[in-house]
Amino acid sequence: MPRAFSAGDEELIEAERLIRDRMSGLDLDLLSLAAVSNVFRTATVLRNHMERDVLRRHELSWSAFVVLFVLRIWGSQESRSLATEAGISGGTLSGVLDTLERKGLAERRAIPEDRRRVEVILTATGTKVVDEVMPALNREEALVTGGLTDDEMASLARLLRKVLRTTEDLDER
Amino acid sequence: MPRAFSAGDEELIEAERLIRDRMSGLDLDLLSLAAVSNVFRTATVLRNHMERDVLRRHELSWSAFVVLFVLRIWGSQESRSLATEAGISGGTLSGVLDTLERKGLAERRAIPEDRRRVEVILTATGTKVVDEVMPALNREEALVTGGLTDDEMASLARLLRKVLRTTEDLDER
DNA sequence: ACTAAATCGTTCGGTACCGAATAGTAGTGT
DNA sequence: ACACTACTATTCGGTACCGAACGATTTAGT
Repeated sequence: MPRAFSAGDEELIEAERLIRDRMSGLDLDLLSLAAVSNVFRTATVLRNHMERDVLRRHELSWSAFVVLFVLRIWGSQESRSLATEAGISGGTLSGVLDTLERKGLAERRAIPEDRRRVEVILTATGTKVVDEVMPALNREEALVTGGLTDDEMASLARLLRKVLRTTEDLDER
Repeated sequence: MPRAFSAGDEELIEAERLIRDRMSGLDLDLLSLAAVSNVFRTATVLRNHMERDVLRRHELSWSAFVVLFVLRIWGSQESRSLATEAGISGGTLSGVLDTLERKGLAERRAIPEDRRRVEVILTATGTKVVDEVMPALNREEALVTGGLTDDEMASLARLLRKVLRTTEDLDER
């Protein structure tokens, strides 16, 4: 177990020590606990940071941006796959799409062959917004990962992908 | 840059390649982009998984559990620090506390010396619930990190703590 | 051909979430 | 004593979020 903790980590480590002491009777796996709970903590702080410092200027919520981003990268697609790709439920997507349509960033298109389904497309304005926000967001991403070497960033992404895949496999049943 | 990607990662890697191609004109830092976006993706999938498979049985939302957990580990405390510790805003905490009080898991206590402030305490029932949920949650945490060695789990936690600290430092201004 | 099952997107009820505005309380300076 | 400032938790408006229930449509089975 690596012990090359940076100086400022004491406080966070302390939290994990507290857990061990308070919950000693429960026989917890502290390694996986630390890994998973740090994913949550980091994601929350990151999300708030990005919404405040980047998305707010463009009056976009995180989810709204993710949906636009998915459309920009993978292209127009139907609601169902869009929801999956954006990591939100179909019900939530309906609301987000209402918002995006109202702002003129995305549009619903009827599919003639199957009238149940709906295709979602990015408008020209929507495309412009993504291309404007992306670099700003990326600059912030570079800032928050500033304490990591390139190897560490790649390693972080790799480890997260592993957890991600394992969880998705568990969910498929 | 490590290239020891597991077989199942192709799909996720493919996504990052697509981004590079579609956004080549924007000159993005793809390493930090991959690291940060995988934090978000993983957190979302993990949270949904935990809420469905563990917390749902106890009729608890993720935030409600986090608040209970903080109280269990750090003990009774005032609203302000509780909100910070749980990673939510004061406004949100008010609502969560209403829910927890209604369920008899936590209580508000007036502080006589300063009538602005409120102390939040865990009830006996609340304590029991946390001690019941924690092991179940931890079992699931062990499952989702099953693909990682002990070293990798520690490394993941360490890298996330670094990002977390950097972001928090950025926020303090 | 016609019922039954499966598959869409949307709606709904309940909760969470933020930031801003608010009301109430304590401390400070004069 | 009094205004002024600082700080607390709460309320409010708007959005997001899930899962379940729903209505509309297509497909499968007989």
